[in-house]
Amino acid sequence: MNNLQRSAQTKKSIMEAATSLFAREGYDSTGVAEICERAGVSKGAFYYHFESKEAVFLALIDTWLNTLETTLNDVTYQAKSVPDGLLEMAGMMQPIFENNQFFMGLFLELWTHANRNEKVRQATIAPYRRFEETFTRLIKRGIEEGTLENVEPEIAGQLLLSLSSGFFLQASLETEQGNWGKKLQESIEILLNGMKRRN
Amino acid sequence: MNNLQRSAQTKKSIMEAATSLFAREGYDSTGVAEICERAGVSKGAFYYHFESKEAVFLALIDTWLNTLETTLNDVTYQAKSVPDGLLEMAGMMQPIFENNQFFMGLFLELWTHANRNEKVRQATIAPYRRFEETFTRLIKRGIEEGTLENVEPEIAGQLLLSLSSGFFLQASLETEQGNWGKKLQESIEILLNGMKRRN
DNA sequence: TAAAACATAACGACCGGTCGGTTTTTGGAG
DNA sequence: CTCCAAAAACCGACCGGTCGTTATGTTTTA
Repeated sequence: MNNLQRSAQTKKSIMEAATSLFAREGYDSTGVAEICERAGVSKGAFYYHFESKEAVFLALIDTWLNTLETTLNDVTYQAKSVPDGLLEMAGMMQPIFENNQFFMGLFLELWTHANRNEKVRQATIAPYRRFEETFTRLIKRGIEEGTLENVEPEIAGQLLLSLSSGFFLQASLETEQGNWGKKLQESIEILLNGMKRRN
Repeated sequence: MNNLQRSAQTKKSIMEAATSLFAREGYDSTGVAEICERAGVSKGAFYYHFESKEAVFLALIDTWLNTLETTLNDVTYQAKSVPDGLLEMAGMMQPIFENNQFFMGLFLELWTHANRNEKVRQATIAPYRRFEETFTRLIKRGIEEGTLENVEPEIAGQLLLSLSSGFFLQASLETEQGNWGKKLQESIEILLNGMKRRN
């Protein structure tokens, strides 16, 4: 292995180890030594590749949110109609809900530290705003194509984002594997049709 | 001051100090010494009243969730119609959203540790389920009184709970004071009316 | 041979919890 | 009301251990 491959491999090992440990134990409760042990590298290697423990966390946030964003964009762009797209999106979330031990824990860790650490907050807010914009754009598209009522796009976008986030939270608390993708789908169906009785 | 008052006062001081510190710095980053300093008591007093740092956290969870539950129940029982009740509830959340530096931080801390610590999980899940039931009952009532469509109460209840939780999350990230109570109201209006265009 | 990549041991700060001692309150006895 | 001993409440120095980071040395690649 040449230096480039070796470096990349080590870095990858560290990030993978950190991902699962942060997700399971939390950022504060996970020690650098623990990460190193699981990654099969030494502390020297760790601090050769990362400036600090925090730097690893920030790197993880970056890759994770980018993955999520790409997935989201793919789904919304490919959908024929907007209501269909929303329902598909809910289905797409299923795999994420399923590895909850992995992602849910990281998701929570992310939110918590975004509230205290300025760097984490910055790394979180930006993609989060883009999520919101994606939803808002989707709503606008739906109104234009005539499949959605004339709701306020900003409010509806925020509604969708909150609903998704709330489902993440709920799913993280449950121990048994509920079918969260389907539950989210059914919720979105209700949202599309409305709850209030018409006369 | 007699012993009863003295005890109560000290305990109160400790819990208040812990509340604001946990909310701002997080559970792990807040030291017992720090809590004691802010509360104006010594470590001896702290460990006289609480078995451990965790015990304080559990006590806080208990009082906080009870407050929230009482508020929620009051609103839903007093409402004339269910759609009105839902909108009022959203308005009632406004004061909670406003002291976000206090409550939002604690909310996040609660969720994070519920995911790792079994005791915290137990203390969280029970009231959380009751929230869900309250929402579900509300939906059933709405269907019975004829103000709501014939949606599945369990799904709709979960939807409302997720939406509320998601709003808490969002509000905790924002630095500027958005009017989250009103935003939640508008979201619920959309939810009541539905988003899909009828033909 | 130089530079990159990694290993190991040790440091220093911190933190939850303990423990022996001190102050304050209590509830009678005189 | 006064005194006093016991219990309750509180104090604060200290311990054992952990953890992030660093300094120094070693191996691997260029």
